[in-house]
Amino acid sequence: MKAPQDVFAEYLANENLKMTPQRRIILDTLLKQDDHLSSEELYARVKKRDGSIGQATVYRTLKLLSDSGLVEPLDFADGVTRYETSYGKDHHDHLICERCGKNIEIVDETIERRQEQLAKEHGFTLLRHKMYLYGICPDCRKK
Amino acid sequence: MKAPQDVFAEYLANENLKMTPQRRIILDTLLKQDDHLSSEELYARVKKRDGSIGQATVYRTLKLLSDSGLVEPLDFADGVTRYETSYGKDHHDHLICERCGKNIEIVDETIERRQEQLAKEHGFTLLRHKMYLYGICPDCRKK
DNA sequence: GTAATTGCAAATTATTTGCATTGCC
DNA sequence: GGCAATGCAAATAATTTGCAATTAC
Repeated sequence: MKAPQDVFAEYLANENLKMTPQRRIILDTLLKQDDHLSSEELYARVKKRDGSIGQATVYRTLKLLSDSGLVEPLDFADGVTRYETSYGKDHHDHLICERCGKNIEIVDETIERRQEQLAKEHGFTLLRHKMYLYGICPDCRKK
Repeated sequence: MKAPQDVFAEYLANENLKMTPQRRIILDTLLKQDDHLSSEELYARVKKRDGSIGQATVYRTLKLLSDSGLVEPLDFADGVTRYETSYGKDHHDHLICERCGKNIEIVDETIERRQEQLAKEHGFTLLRHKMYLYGICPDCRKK
C-alpha cells in the first residue's frame, strides 16, 4: 500500500496543485496524532512544529485532504467538525457517550449489508453513510 | 394522542415557562410546513404571519421544542441545522441524494435491533442514533 | 516564469447573548 | 406583580475569502 504522503502528492499533481512544506507538516501531524482532531486542535499541534503556519492553511489543507479521500470529516453534534484519517483503514461508525464524550469505533457487517440493501430498494447507488449511536457508557452509568 | 400544541403547553408549564403567541405561531408553522426547515427558513415563514417576531425567538423556541422532544434537530453535513417534528411519528433515518438533495425517510427493523445489540455489547445504554445514507437517486443516475 | 500557495486580517455564516421593555400566569 | 419572554443589536464561534508577497514546479 502506498504511503499516505505519496497518495496526497499524487492527488495534488493530478489536480495541478503543489506539494508544500506546510501541507506535508499538516498531513504528517494529523497522521501521528490520529484522534478526532478539530481544525483548531490540529492547528495548535501544527504550530508547535512550524510557528509560521496559519489557521487558514490548515482549513484549506483539510479540505484538500477530504477531497483526496485521505481524511474524513466527522460530524458529532457539537458544532465543530472533526477529522480522522481514513486511508487504508476500514470503514467504521461511532458509538458516543453523551456524558463523557468517549468515542468507540464500531463496525457491523449486518448493518452494512442492510444499508446496501435499503438503498437498492429505493433505486439508490449507495456512496457512503454515517451512523452515530449516542448513549451512556458503562463508566458514566455507574456514577 | 394529545395535540402537539398541548404537549408543548404542558412541557412549558412543567418547566415554569410560559406559552406565548410567538411560540404558538412558531410551532404551528413548523407543523404545517413540515419539510426539513432550517431556523432561517422557518423564520422567513413565521415572519409572514407576524412580522414582529425576531430571529432570536425562533432559535430559542426551536431549542425548547427540541428539549421537549417534539422536534428533532437534523444534521445533514451542510453547516445548517434543520428541524423536523418528531412527535407522534415513528423514528426514521435518511437516505439522501448527493446530486439533487432528495431526501427519503427510511426505517429498518433489522438495523434498529442490531444497533441496540451493538451498544449493549459495549455496555452502553443506547439513547438515540443518527444514520444517514448518501448516494445517487435513480432520477439523477439516468441523467 | 507563472500560476498556485501562504499568512494575515477582514468578511461571512450560523447561532447565542445582554439588556431594556413587554406580557403571561 | 413578578419572573419569564421578546426584539433588537452586539457578541461569539467556526470557517472562508481577498490580497499582496512568496514559492513550487
